[in-house]
Amino acid sequence: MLETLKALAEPNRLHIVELLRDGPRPVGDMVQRLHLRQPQVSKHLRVLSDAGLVDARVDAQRRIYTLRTAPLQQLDVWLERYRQLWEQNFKRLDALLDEMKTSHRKSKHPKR
Amino acid sequence: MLETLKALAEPNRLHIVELLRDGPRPVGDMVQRLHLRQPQVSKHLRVLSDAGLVDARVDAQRRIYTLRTAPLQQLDVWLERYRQLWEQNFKRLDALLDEMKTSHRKSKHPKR
DNA sequence: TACGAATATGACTTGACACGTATATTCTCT
DNA sequence: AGAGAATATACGTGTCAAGTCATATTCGTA
Repeated sequence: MLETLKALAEPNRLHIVELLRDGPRPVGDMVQRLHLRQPQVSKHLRVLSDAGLVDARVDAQRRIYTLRTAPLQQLDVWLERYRQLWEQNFKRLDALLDEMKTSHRKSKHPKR
Repeated sequence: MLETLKALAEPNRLHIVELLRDGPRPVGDMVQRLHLRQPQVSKHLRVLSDAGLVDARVDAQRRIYTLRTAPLQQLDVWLERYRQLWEQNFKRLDALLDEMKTSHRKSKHPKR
């Protein structure tokens, strides 16, 4: 979880993840798209790999990297516990709006 | 988005967020729970505040911090684009399992 | 008004990490 | 076997961020 966040909390690595969202890519491809030198891209890929966010398949001299969704699913699960919080707020807002409408119709002041 | 990730990608700050999930708390309360000195907690709260993840309400000398869900909702939206990916994989897996069952019944080999 | 509680901020130190350069490794092709 | 392509790794450097200590600030209370 924390490792996932640390891995994603770096602009270039986040960018790599976004690239891989569209499908697997070799390293050289990413070197071209990001404005980075090859060693740096390899290092970022190492970090992402250690975090379980990518997988490498060997193709001759090239390594084709693929996005692994498992850590993202984990993040999604973690967020679930917070989703309740804002849904709760939506409900409260709905209630408030409803109360305002009602009080308007009845020409009363909303209480609380 | 990136700022949110950077803010969360630090163990103590993540811990603070988890604490605030249960409701607002004054700084001193968090100092006791986390094994951190007061200045450090204040600084982490500063980072979280800059990222829009917390809000402070003044109560005499104390400041009561509250979790703001907006950045987490944003994270949720970002994840949405990846959720499709693993749901796609689930479908593929379903299809494969289905095919295996079928081929077993018909005593055939699954194709491709 | 003086004092203590609660919190924020500044100066400083240290460790981690992103980047660059150079080099090693592995594979293809001639 | 030799050359070159594609990628990974080692090492050095600068920057930034987390931690600590000391101090400032604000407020309640004796």
